[in-house]
Amino acid sequence: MKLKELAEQLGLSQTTVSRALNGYPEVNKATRERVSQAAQKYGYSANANARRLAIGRIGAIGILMPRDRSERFGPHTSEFFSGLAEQLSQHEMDLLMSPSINNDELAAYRRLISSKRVDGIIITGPTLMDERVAMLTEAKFPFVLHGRTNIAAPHAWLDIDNAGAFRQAASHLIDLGHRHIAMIDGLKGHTFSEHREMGYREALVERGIAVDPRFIVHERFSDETGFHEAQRLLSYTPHPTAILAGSMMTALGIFRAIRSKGYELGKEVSVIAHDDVFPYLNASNMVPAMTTTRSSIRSAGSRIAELLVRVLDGEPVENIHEIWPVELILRQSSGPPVAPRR
Amino acid sequence: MKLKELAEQLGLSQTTVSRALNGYPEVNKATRERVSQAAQKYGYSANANARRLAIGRIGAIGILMPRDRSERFGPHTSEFFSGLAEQLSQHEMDLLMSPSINNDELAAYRRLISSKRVDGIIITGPTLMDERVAMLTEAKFPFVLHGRTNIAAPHAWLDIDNAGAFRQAASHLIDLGHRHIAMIDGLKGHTFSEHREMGYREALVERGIAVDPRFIVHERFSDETGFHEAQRLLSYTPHPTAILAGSMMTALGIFRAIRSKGYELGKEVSVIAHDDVFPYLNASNMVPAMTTTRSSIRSAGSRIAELLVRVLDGEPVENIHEIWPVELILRQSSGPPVAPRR
DNA sequence: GCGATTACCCAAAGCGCTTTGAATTTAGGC
DNA sequence: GCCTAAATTCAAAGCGCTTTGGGTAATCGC
Repeated sequence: MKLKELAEQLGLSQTTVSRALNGYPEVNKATRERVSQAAQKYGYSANANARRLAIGRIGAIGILMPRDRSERFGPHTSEFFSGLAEQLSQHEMDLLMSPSINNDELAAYRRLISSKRVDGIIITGPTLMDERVAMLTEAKFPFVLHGRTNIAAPHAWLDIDNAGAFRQAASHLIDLGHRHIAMIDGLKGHTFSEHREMGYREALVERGIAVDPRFIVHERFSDETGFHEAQRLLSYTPHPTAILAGSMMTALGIFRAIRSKGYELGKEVSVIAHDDVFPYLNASNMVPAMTTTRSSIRSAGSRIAELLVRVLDGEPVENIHEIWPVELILRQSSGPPVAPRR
Repeated sequence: MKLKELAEQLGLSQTTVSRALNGYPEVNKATRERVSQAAQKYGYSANANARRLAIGRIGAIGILMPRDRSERFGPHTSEFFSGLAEQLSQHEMDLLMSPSINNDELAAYRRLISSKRVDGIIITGPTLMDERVAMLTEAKFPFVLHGRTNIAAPHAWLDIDNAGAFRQAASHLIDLGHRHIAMIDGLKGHTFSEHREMGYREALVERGIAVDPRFIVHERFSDETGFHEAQRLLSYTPHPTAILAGSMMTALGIFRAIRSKGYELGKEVSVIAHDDVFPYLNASNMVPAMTTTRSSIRSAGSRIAELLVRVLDGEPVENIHEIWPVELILRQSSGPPVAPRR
C-alpha cells in the first residue's frame, strides 16, 4: 500500500493524506481522523527512503564499529547502544552501525558522511587529539562526542568526570589510611584514561603522597590484564594496599590476584572499581560487595542521542557540553588497611 | 556534489556516469576510468536514500533491541553485533538497530517491515513457539533466526548444538565420577535453555543417574543469580559436586558461591560454563582456568549475516539451516570429585 | 561499399514521498 | 446578500538516483 493508493481509496489528494498523517495544521480534524483510520486499516506506513529523500533528512544516526578489538568495543558497548536506541526511538530515528573497513577509520567516517546514510554521528573513546573529532569538525558534519578532547574547535560532547571519580576514590582511600595506592586503568592516550590518572595524581599530591610510577598501569580492559598486573603490583615491597580499577572486568582479575596472593579483599588490600552499571554484573552482590565509582553508561548513551538530535535541530555546538559527576559508592571491598597476617 | 553535477562536469549524461560507477558493462573502459577519477576527486558518493528508492532495495538489515533487559541483551550482544556488522560491510549493507517501543515487540517488527527501512531481519533468542518467527514467516518477510523453534513452517536459522554441549559436559563430569550434577541456565521457554536441559537430562539418563529436579535451575544470566542459586544448591545434602553454568557471568557468581562455602573449585565442586568467547573475559586465564563449552557468538553473527544475504538473494529458506557443534574445552575448574575436607 | 551488428551513450520516465503555490469552500463582517 | 479572510484541499514540481528504450557512431562480414 502506497500513499497514492491510500489517497485514492479515501478520495483525497496525496497532499492532504500526507499532511494529515504528518500532523500538519491545515487539514480538517474529521478528515485527519478518517485518514488515520484508513492508514491503520490498510497498515500503511510511509516508505522510509522516499520520505527521507523528499524531506532531505536521513532519519538515522551513525556509529562506527572499530574493527579491531579496541577499548571501544567491550561489554559497555551494548549498554551504551541500548541507551542510544532507546532515546532515538522517541525521535523516530534509527541507529546505523557501520563497521570500519580495513582499519582505516577516518576513511570509514568519510564514506559514511558522503554516502549520506546518516544525519549525524556519535563518536566514542576519543584520544586527547582525536583525529576523528578534528576531521568531522572541519567537515562540519554534526556529531556528538562521548568523552572529551583537547581540541579547541567547538564541538558537542558529553563526558563523565573521570578525573573527579579517581580523585574521589583515591582521596577516600587516603582518608582510610592507605599510603600505597595503585591504579590499573585503560590504555594510555585515551582521554578518560589520562583524566583518571590526573585525578589519581591530584589526590595523592594534595595529601603529600609520592606518586610511584610503577603503581600506575595502563592496559586493555580485561580480567586477564587485571589479574596479571595486580599480581605484579602485589609482588612489590611495599605493595599497594589499595588498587583502583578502571573497569569491572579489570576488577574481577584483580580480585583473583589478591586472593591468589592470600590477601583478604577489603582488608589487606582494598579495591575500588569504576562501574558502568551492567545488569548482569552487579557490584553490590559480589563478595565482598565492591566499592565503585558509578556512572551509568546506558544513561549517557540516552542523553547523547538527545544531544545529537539537538545539534541536528541547529543548536550551536558550543552550548553542548556536559560533564556528569560520578558517584562513589562505598561497599566492602574498600576499608582501612590491615597488616597482612604473616 | 550530486550525480547531475558530476555528469555535467564530465560532459556525460547521468545515465553513463551512474552506469560507470555501478560497474555496468555498456560503458567504455576509458570513460569508466575517467568517471571514477572524477568521483574520487570530488568525493562523490551516491545519496543512499535516492539510490535505494530507485533500486527498491533498502541496503540494510534490521535487528530489534528488546526494551526490557531480557536474556537477549547481555554482554554477548555486542560480540554478536560485531560479527554481524563485520560481515555486512562486505556486502555494503548497514545494520539498523531499532528499539522496540512500549514493549510491544510484534508491533515493532511490523512497523519495521511496513516502513521499509530494512530488507531483512535477524531475530535472536527465540522461544520454542516464537511468535515473531510465526509472524515474519506468515508475512513472508526475509529473516534469519539465531536459534531454533519448533515451528514447522520453513524458515532460515542457525543454531549451536546446545543439547550436545550440555550432554557432552554432563557426560564428561559423569566420566570423572560425579553423580550429583546441577545446571544453572537461562530462563525457561527459550529454546537454547530447553535444549540444554534436554542434553543434560539425556546424559544423566543414559548413565542411569536420577534427575533431581532441584538441581535444574532456570534464571536470568547474571553473576548475582549464579551466586544465589549456587549457594542454594550447595546447601543441599548431598549437594552437587559439579555445576553446569549457562553463561560466563553465571559462572562468576557460582565461583564465588563455591568459595564462600569453603569448597575448592575444580576439586570439591567442579564447574563447566558455556562460553560465548569474550575478548575481555578469558576462561583460560581464570584461576583455576575454567572448563567451558565454547562457541564464538561473534562468528555466529558473521555467518548469520551471510545467510541473510543469501535469503535476500532468493535462496530458498528451507535450505538454510546450520547447527554448529560446540567444543568442550577441558581446563582446571572440572576434575574428579574430591570429598570435602570436613 | 553497404547493410547488420556491436559498442557507447543519452533523454526521459519513474521510485514514493513532501511541499509549494493556487484553487475552492466556508465563515465572518457589515 | 455581497465581499474578504480564513480554512481546506489539490495539482504538480521536485528530492537524487536507476533504468528503459532509443539513438548514433564505430566495427564487421562478405
